[in-house]
Amino acid sequence: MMGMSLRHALLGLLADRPASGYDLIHRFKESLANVWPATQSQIYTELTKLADAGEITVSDEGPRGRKEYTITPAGLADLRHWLTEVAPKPITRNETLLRVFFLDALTPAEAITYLTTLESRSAAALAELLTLESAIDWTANPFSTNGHIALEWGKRFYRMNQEWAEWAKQQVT
Amino acid sequence: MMGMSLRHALLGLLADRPASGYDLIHRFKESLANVWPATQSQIYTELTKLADAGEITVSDEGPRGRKEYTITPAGLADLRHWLTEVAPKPITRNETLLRVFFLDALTPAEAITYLTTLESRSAAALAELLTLESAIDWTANPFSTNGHIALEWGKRFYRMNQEWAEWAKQQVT
DNA sequence: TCGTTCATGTAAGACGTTACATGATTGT
DNA sequence: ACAATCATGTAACGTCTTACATGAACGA
Repeated sequence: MMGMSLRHALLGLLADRPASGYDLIHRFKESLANVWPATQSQIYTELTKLADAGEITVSDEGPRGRKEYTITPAGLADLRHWLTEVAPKPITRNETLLRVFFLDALTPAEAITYLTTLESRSAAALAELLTLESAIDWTANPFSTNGHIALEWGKRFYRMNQEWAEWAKQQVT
Repeated sequence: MMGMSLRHALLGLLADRPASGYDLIHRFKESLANVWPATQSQIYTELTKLADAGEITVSDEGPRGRKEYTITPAGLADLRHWLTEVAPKPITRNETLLRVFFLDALTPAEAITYLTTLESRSAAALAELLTLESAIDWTANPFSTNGHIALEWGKRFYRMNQEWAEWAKQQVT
């Protein structure tokens, strides 16, 4: 009972509208994949737990055993509590940066290669987000404003990374 | 056998110089805490595994059961392989950003409060890094160049976050 | 002598990943 | 008929956190 972010991610999606586990898997892929990836296995398991805890209920059953879940008042209260009262854990683990500490174990040329790779990967990731941004109709649904704010973070993040990697190369030289 | 970053973090520190588990716990706190936190429990467990795998050896034993570990050629080869051949996993899970997707479940005023809190927390974190930066003698040890490059990343990261949060508030309004 | 620091280890439980397993329904 | 998609679930394994447990050595 420490992390529980997946729990609240599911509540957040169900607060928008009811959905089945199968629906939620796809909604994760579409919108949350970049900030909180989750597997099929994890989602089904967590939905069962949430139903047991009374935060969601099976509101409808369809063909092929489909179960549609709806958020309960208790679930909504939990979501709102998490959003307003619980401080988000700052990001810590960063594999990319961890390696930077050990660049001494490489030759200067190898270190430069590492940083150059980071630079171009950031550039590629940024380009991908820009493509995504222009492909989406940002006026369509209520999620879109928030989704756009999150995407803007990504753009700034990759731009920052790219510039930093370029700067870092000069430090190593 | 998927993550293994702790394994390589330990190898990286031991590549600099031999150390005991106890030493490594403190070195983690000093230098790696912000990029790859590890607990006492985890470190001792992993050192035993690394010794069993032949990547490190007990090179000395001291009072109070102290065991000093030294990296082996096999361990160094593994470290270098990890640094040059294994692509670092990009950061994904971001609790702060996850919440942004669900800001609709709050009132506009509450959403603004959330973003304002992010902004001031980023500002505080940046100030802390700037203090740290001026307190350290960056010419002292070989780790310092790399440590400084990592710290610069942190500065840019928090600055970016702060500016983004400010921008995001205007979007919500 | 007595508190602090040094020093190592184990156990329980949450969370995450990968793989396995099954089957109904729909469209061609 | 057959393939693709819809749809849900379990098992094994690895990592991470928290807590428990123990004791030697040092300094005042």
